[in-house]
Amino acid sequence: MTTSNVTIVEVARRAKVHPSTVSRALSPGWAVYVGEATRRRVLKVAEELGYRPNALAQGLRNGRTGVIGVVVVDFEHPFTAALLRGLEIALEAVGIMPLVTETHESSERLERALDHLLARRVDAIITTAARYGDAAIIDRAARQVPTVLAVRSLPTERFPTIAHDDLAGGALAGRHLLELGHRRIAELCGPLDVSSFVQRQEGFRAALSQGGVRELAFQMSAVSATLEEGKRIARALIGSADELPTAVFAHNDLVAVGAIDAFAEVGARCPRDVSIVGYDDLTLADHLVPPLTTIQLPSFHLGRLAAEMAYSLIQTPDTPPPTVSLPPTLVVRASTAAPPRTKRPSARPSRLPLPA
Amino acid sequence: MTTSNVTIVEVARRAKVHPSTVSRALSPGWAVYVGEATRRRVLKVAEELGYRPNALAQGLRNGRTGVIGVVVVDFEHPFTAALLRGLEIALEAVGIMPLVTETHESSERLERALDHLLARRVDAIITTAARYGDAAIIDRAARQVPTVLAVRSLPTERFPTIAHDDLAGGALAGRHLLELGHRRIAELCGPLDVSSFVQRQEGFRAALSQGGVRELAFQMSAVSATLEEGKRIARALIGSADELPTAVFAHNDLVAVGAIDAFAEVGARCPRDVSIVGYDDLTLADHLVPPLTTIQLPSFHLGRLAAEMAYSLIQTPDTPPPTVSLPPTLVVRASTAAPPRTKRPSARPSRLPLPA
DNA sequence: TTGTAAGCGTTATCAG
DNA sequence: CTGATAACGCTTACAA
Repeated sequence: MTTSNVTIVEVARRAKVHPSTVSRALSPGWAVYVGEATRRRVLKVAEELGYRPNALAQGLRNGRTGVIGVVVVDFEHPFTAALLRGLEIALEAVGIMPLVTETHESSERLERALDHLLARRVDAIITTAARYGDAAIIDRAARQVPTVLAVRSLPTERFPTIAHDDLAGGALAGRHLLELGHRRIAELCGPLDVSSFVQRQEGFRAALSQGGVRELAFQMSAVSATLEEGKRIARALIGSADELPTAVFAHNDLVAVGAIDAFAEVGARCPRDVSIVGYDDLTLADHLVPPLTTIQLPSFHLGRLAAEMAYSLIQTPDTPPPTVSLPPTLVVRASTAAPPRTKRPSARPSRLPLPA
Repeated sequence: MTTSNVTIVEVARRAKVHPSTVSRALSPGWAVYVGEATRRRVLKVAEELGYRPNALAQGLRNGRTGVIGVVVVDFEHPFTAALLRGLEIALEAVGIMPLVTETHESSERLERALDHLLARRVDAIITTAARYGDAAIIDRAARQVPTVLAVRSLPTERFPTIAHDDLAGGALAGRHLLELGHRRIAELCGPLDVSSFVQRQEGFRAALSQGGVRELAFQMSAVSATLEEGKRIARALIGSADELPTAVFAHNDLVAVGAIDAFAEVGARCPRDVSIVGYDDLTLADHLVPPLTTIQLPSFHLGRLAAEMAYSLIQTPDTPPPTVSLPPTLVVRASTAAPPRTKRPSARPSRLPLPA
């Protein structure tokens, strides 16, 4: 039960050598300086005793822990799992372990998370949780260890950054809707103190105005990426418009699904009356009613690259901060279609009999 | 950039006291033994210098790291996120940080994960990744630190365990199908070297036989919880049966959805021709076509309890291993219905015109 | 090729 | 109330 800690001293005693010899015998780089016979003896004893080096002591002594701190918003976020898998695979290859924490979008938690990671002397930090207000907090961490911004960037270029190209993603959504013939278009944004959403909006608007269209004025943005929140703000949109939009770009899939529900409540069916584009390409997005048109992100790849970036910064700390941006893909499914030919439904359309 | 590590010695120098005094001043329990004036001075200097205790050194010295190792199968698993959230909340309350790793169902990875965690001298381990073949590996860890089995148990009662009551879950599924009137019933199992699936099967079969029904013989089980795998084994089931079942219990939601697809391929629609029960109650399970009848699990709660169990084992290591089991809930939606009244469809039904 | 010794940053114990 | 000391487990100049 309670730790029966075999230390290097114990191994040394049993192998009748000095602890430093054990250390050398066990350390790949130095093993060559140890006599063949003693090395084998040490290895055997270590094996028998089930010796495992104490990573705390090693870290303390070496100034390197072999751990990279990773801060994510939420394990449930659509791309978190893929991103972490990419990270893991890349880090495992170089013998580094990720230490992952969540912020749930709270800056206070972010601060605590960074404190914890720094206290544990991680060799680098990768954060996907940056909001604009967090620059100072993150800067404090970056002063201590190499810190990579993944997924969410900050206005400054001080930090090494690797993100999805959300400008391009927003543009894909915008052009798709224009090409289908939509002109009354609205947007359901995520929090606008997060780079991802700012850029989705910017890219989307740019695409629309290239087509000579300006999106419906609507200020509210979704505070969380949930179905309920999507319903809530979509209802607000519906209530605020004189005339319903024929197309909506939602900044993530769950909000998109919530919006589909909200429109259904007032008798506007997707895609017949309203087209909806999501973002993230959730698992099963193709099995929803209707199958969701959405933007797919290379999150696994992003995770790998973020890990590689962090690792190379550990090796070479004083490098100008690189900025990488990964292109998304439009996945067209059945939640988007041409706008209704007939007179568009008014804000309060005649009550249609809806299926339960 | 590179760490400007302020140590306790530096703080001591600036506050003109001995390091041990700084240590006392900063440690809640011992601060009372420090003069009011010096204590304030130390705190001020520490604050100014941005001193953060080195958790490695503390861990080395104290023999406690304030870290609990958590091993999960996959961040993408339906209940992993909820479970981790529960864990986090409970651990945060007692100042402990979870260190989470994935196994992806590989025993080799499990072994490596446990090695890593032990090397980092975690105060306890919680694993949700146990397969029957892993007993020895896990036992090795349990010899070093308190180790809790969560979600997946092992045949032995040596380990403290907290799991969903999958026996009950399987029974809920079975009774539901019987009550709808089904008699030709099949099961799509998960890997049968995992307690969860063994128990789902056992509970399900027990319920059926109480109703005088024996499930269709079918050996194959899904190696992973994915839609593709669900399709694959459902196709095998369909191909192997003389007559199609009117109801299927899938051991998880993704396999259930895959099965729905596979049945659709041969013209058997869900729930008209075949009823399907899933397991896990995925996010958006209610928005699929058709909305999925499934078993819901209290994973958040399980996470909390697992954390509490681990914590109490840290405090009181030599306690008889407790076993806790949490009841699931049946969520009835539209993927289950009464069996078709008319002649059941044969293995190769007349080709129905399917919608694209 | 192996041993010696110092130190990474903390804190428990013992003196004063 | 505060200071000195030793030790947690490991690595690495340096010496032999």
